[in-house]
Amino acid sequence: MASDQTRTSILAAAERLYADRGFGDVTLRDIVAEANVNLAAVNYHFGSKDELIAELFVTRSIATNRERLHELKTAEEQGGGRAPIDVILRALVGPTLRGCLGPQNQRSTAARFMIRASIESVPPIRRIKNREIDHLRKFIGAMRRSLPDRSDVEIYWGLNFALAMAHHTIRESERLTKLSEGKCDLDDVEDVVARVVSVATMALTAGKIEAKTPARALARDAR
Amino acid sequence: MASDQTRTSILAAAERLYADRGFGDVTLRDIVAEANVNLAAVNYHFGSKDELIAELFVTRSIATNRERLHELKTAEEQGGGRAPIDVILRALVGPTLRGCLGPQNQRSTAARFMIRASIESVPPIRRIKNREIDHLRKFIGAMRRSLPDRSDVEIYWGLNFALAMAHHTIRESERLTKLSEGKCDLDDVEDVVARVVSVATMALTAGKIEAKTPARALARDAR
DNA sequence: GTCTATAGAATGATAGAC
DNA sequence: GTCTATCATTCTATAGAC
Repeated sequence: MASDQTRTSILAAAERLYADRGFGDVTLRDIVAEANVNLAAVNYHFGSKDELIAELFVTRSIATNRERLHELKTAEEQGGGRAPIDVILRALVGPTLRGCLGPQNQRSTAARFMIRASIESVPPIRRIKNREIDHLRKFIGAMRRSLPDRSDVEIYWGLNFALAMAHHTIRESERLTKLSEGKCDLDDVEDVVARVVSVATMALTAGKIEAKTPARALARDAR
Repeated sequence: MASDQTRTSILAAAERLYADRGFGDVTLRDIVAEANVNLAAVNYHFGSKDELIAELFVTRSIATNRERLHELKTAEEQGGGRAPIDVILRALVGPTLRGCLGPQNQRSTAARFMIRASIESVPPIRRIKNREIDHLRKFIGAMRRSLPDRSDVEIYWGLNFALAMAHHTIRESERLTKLSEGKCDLDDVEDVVARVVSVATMALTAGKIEAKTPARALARDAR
């Protein structure tokens, strides 16, 4: 179909332009010029500029969320319905980090688009992210099963901090590279994943360990 | 001067409208209507819409950064040039969190504007944030003095994660409240500060303790 | 059903009178 | 320093060709 061709051209051109220049700088006219289609085609196929952006973002989000849930499910099955907390956290932040970081020149258009989306956060994208809560609840459930002694509040804060570290590192990767004069290697994705998972795991378990071994913990803290 | 009156009215009206409705939804015409001034006055006093936003953001940023540095300086003076790491981290994230969180109905226009700025991150604001590196280097210096045994890489990652947790919690405070069904109390600002500082401190010191007491750490990890 | 051409409404910016 | 009038650009919507 010619329809599908036009639609696909628009999506590809839009993703490329948004990835390179950001949402604020790219007009519909830029997109249709790049895609060699008519201006009205965008409205015909997507309804509006915002819905075009939403479609791009939803497509990529679904892929990432599917990966996350697959990793989570696999881990829980292997553990008989209960996965280690660090494996759960890895399933939560790994796909996103792997999708967005890595050597600059190897980054796909999709990856650069998702980085842009996490930096600029325009209204249509914010609306979609707000519907992500049900997805996160699945991780909350797994974390509860993994750490039955932890209170819900601690679980929620742990998840919040894990996502915080992952997303902020993506958002501010350029600034961290500049600040550290390249000493923080953001191309080494697995190292970044390990750091985020390690800190989030500590946040979720540290108090518990100390509570279980108060004397040793006190002794350790004293020196 | 009538000039100053007009200028001030525009700033106040713009901050209020942006805080309430976001950068994308507020036009210059909305602002001049709210401020009871002429449309051309914005351009005359600020040059462009972006420069108006920049002026608003810079004013608030400078105030926060001043607070941060004051807390940092005080802490280092009290410690004879070397402050405890948790006090340094508190100086880093405390002012921002205190400025943006707290009971919704008590939040000042300035606070709501800064939350909006951290959520939407429009181009003029991003440009200003990119110049914040020198400010952060002062904290890097203090952290190095506080933890002379830690490598630079660890220090940079620790600062990155501390900022990540603070900013993400502000950005996504609504989502965290909804996800946790109110169990995470974001109105209790000092509790939030304590949580962020605690996790960041662990991230910066945990490995060190284990390295110093490998046998005990291994034993603890095994059970 | 698919696409083009074109009109309409809204916005940021500016020139020039006062 | 202030204001009116106006411009260029943008997104959106629709009438009608294929």
